[in-house]
Amino acid sequence: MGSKSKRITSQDVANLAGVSRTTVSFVLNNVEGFQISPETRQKVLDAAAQLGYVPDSAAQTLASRRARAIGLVMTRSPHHIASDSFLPQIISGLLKVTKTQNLRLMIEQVDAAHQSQAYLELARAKRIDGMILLTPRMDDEALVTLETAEIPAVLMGHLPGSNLYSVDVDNRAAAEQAVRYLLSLGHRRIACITNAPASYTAAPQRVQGYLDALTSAGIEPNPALIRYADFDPESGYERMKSLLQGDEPFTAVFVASDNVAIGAKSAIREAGLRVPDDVSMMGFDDIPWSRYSDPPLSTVHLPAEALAQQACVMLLDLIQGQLPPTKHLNLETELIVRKSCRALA
Amino acid sequence: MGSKSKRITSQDVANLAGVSRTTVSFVLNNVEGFQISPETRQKVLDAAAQLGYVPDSAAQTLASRRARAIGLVMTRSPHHIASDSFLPQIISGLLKVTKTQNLRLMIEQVDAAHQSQAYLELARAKRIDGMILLTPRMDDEALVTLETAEIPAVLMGHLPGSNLYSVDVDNRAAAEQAVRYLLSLGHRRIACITNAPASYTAAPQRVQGYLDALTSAGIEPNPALIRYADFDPESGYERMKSLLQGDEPFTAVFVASDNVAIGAKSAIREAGLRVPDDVSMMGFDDIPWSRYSDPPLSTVHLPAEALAQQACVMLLDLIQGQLPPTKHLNLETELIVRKSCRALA
DNA sequence: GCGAGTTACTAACGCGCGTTAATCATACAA
DNA sequence: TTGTATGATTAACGCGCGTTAGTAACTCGC
Repeated sequence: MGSKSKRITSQDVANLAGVSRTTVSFVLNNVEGFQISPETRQKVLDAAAQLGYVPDSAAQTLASRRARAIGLVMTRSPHHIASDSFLPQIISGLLKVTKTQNLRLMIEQVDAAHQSQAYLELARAKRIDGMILLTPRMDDEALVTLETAEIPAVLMGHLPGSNLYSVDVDNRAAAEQAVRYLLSLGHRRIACITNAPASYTAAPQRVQGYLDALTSAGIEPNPALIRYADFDPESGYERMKSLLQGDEPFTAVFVASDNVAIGAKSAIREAGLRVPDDVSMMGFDDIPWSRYSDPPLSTVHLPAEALAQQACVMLLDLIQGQLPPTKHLNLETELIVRKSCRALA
Repeated sequence: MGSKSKRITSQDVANLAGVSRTTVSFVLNNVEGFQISPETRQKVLDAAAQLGYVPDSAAQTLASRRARAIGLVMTRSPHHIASDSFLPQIISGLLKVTKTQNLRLMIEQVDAAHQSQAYLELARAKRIDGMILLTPRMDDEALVTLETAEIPAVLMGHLPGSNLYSVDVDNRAAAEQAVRYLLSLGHRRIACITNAPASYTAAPQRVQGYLDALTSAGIEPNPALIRYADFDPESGYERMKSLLQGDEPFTAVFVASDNVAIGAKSAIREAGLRVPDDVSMMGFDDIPWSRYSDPPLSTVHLPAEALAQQACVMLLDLIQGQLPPTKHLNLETELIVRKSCRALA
């Protein structure tokens, strides 16, 4: 029984229903402005159901100039993607939105080296209608490419001087709030480990918040207490070891990424010290692990899933040719006090 | 200067190069069996580069019947996706392979309720050439649909009685090894918390390994010491509380998922007990967090990224019409001894 | 009985590309 | 010259669909 399994096209549906292909298209797409009698409509729907007709998306895209898909593009290396503790939340947020709009989600990883080229190809290949850029670190060329390429795009994160739509939190203010909390507990010598290298904009922003908090408390920031980590726990472990081996004493540390904090805490333990007894620790991000760590990590809640959803909503606006209400949307963060910081006597 | 920005088609390239569209196609696709003079070839390449030509993927797909994309389909709810600690590794693994093959990766989430329908639509819409199914829990109908739908598919995980290609680890043997390790330390009363509900095949398999280890050590398994968790730390926290409140004493626990173990450990701590002093804990999966937890968690290493890569390689074979060397590929696990288990006096 | 309007539908083109079958030019042997 | 092999290129069709411009039939007012 060599079922030849011919592809079922809208022509087949038309034949079975005894109408034209055009009518089938009108009915299945609910095209307004054309009158179809209820009986005809039903005949078409029945025929389509009976044949199990599913439109060919390539043909649809080609004819309509719409891919009905968006892309999540990441400039990070596969290694960093593997240890990105936010990715699941972001994907979950995007899926929630795309699902309701019957859109598809594509994941793209582009090498930082040829991102400019890559953005152009993504735009021109027309496989996606728009894209969401994750924690980008872009050179000027790539930025210009992206802005002139006529493809809707929304940034998750912020890029100074960029004209692109974006969704983010106020990293500086949130970091300042976190460090102020440490100050309020009486800490004066506060170290800082960033979430990422300085070229990723969120890192310097969070450092700025740290500096601002210190300065406005009348404390001279000490550069020897600052380290730049690289996303993963491993780097947190290294930077904390470096801090502990340094000459500058500190009673608290602000780690601008919970994921990095995981490693940092491990280094503290390894040095025979304890959190919060010997070192108070303040995180940032509030990844799912934080509330279950020992001790539960005080941190700043980053609404990752909501950010993704908002970015997606903005992108859909852009795709449909509407201007989103705001160009740079900032969501609220929240200080989460758990048990990793103690008050100084 | 209202740059109209007409789409650049292969016709434009042909015109500029002074050849036909066919020749352009032959050159750009490196079609063999047709002779193109080196000068013509160069002219075409130059013209394409000068215009910044990028083929329209929808048109390519329509004409060639190949989408040059694969799908990662997950049957889990968005909520579970958000807390899936493996997703980044899996995506990273898939991206590594798709990147080298110039394929795209789509993420699909299908509701368990209408998965059968969903698989069919994915297959028929032809937006992807094949799919990778993540930790599926399928009813028979969906399985049949999938096997008869003529779309290449590879399972990550195992489904008893399924004819689909799959990639997995030997969950039973790995769990048995983990529990044997606890037994070797002198533990006799060993509790078990699963990674997932029983309907996800890996869960009962790991429980079976746990039971086998006990039985072959001459210990009668105690059903009152077994709990079924639900992927996330929260569920681990609940199940451990339930165990601690039960009447059955235990000196060790085998938690068949590090992610669940995060929550379980938190419950132990909350009860005023300590790992490993009061309760030894053995995990499963070896997520990035495990080696940095306090104490570092002994566990079974699951090669998630390698699994994804292998699944992808098998899928590519299937798409190209070649039969992969084995139908059910099993990768090796490894017992990772850290510091969460202590020997009983 | 006749144009004007309305309702219900369809013919036919184009989206941009891959690919087959055919064409044209050239060379070379008989 | 004629025929044949072969090297280089192209005309033309089809993939499956969205969509515009158009047609046919059927009212309705006068």
